[in-house]
Amino acid sequence: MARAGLTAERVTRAAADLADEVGFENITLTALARGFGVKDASLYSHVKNLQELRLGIAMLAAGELADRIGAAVAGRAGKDALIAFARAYREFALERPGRYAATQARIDPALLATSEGYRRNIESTYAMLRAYGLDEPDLTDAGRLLRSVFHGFAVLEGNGGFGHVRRPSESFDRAVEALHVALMNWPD
Amino acid sequence: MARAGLTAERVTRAAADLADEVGFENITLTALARGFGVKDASLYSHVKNLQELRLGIAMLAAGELADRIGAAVAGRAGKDALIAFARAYREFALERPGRYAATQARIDPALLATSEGYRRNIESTYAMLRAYGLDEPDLTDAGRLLRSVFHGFAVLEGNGGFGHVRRPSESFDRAVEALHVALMNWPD
DNA sequence: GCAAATACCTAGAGGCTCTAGGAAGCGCGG
DNA sequence: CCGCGCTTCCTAGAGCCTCTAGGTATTTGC
Repeated sequence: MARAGLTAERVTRAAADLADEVGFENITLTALARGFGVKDASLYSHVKNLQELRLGIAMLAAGELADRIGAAVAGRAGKDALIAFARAYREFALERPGRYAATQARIDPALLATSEGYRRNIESTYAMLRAYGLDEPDLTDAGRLLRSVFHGFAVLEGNGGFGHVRRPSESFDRAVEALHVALMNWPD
Repeated sequence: MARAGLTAERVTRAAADLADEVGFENITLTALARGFGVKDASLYSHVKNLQELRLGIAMLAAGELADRIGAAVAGRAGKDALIAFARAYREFALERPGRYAATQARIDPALLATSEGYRRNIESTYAMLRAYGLDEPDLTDAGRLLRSVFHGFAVLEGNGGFGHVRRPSESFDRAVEALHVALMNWPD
């Protein structure tokens, strides 16, 4: 019978698409196999287990997010860079919810350190913050604040947690403005 | 044979405890039943299904969180109130991770509006922000920012996302300081 | 064109949710 | 104090999931 032509990468990519459709924690090897017209057991030749598949999605997604942010920030500085960074981040989270959720999954720190995508994301944050004249430990503190705001907003918006009539995109832009103010007047 | 004496409330409370132990999305009716020395099918007399049980945990947890925040903020105003609010929030998320995760689960907005706990949490946020002299739509925007920061920080810290040596509690206090600055100089 | 590598299969164990229907403990009125 | 009915808890089982073991078929590389 004809083969589906599976590889670890094609499986991971399809899993990421599936995650965007049904949610990161709802992906299933059985459903994924169905999409390929294949039995679920067959996928275990390409992927160790569900846990590892999720890890693969996370790595893939982190790289894609880093690409987007990199492209958005390129050639910008200061407040412009902050706004571009923030919008690119939010857009990714909204457009690719499954992939985005994957990037936030709990991951073994040792593995995380070796990940290209994750490293690049941290790099670009720090580069942006240094432009505000911050040094350690303020750099770490401000970086954590930024990640908290962006991630928190993405989660709350994604969960439909903003019931109000006020458009989330407007609130988001204001939040970024407020962050800019906070970064310009970083407390000591 | 002796009965376990189950009620909807005891089941929900035990489920919340289980969630704090194993994680909100890892709770299982089978495991919960095991804890009571009972078969999983028996729980369906008290709880409609897993989804409803999760909802019950969320309602319970939202009330508990509101209690803590209410107690922490009582008698304080301005920056003091902000700090007390933030710390109470973070402590709850750290001490009761399963319950906290439950409060952030996607919930039917109609049901959410009827929930005592959720309503009280929103109330206390708005009360705090009005003390900064904010009005709509700034009130909504600032509220969303606060929730984003607190939730984002809780998630990232809970996931072990802060690999750095810098203590999260210090970063958190600085973040709250920065928020205070942003609220005092809210952009228009 | 043959051997090795690999893509895919069947079979099956074990865990989970949830339904249907039955039996055992409990409280109540007589 | 005794049976009646409600509630609690049970067994049985269907359906979906993960993952292992071992087999067959298709490609690829020499």
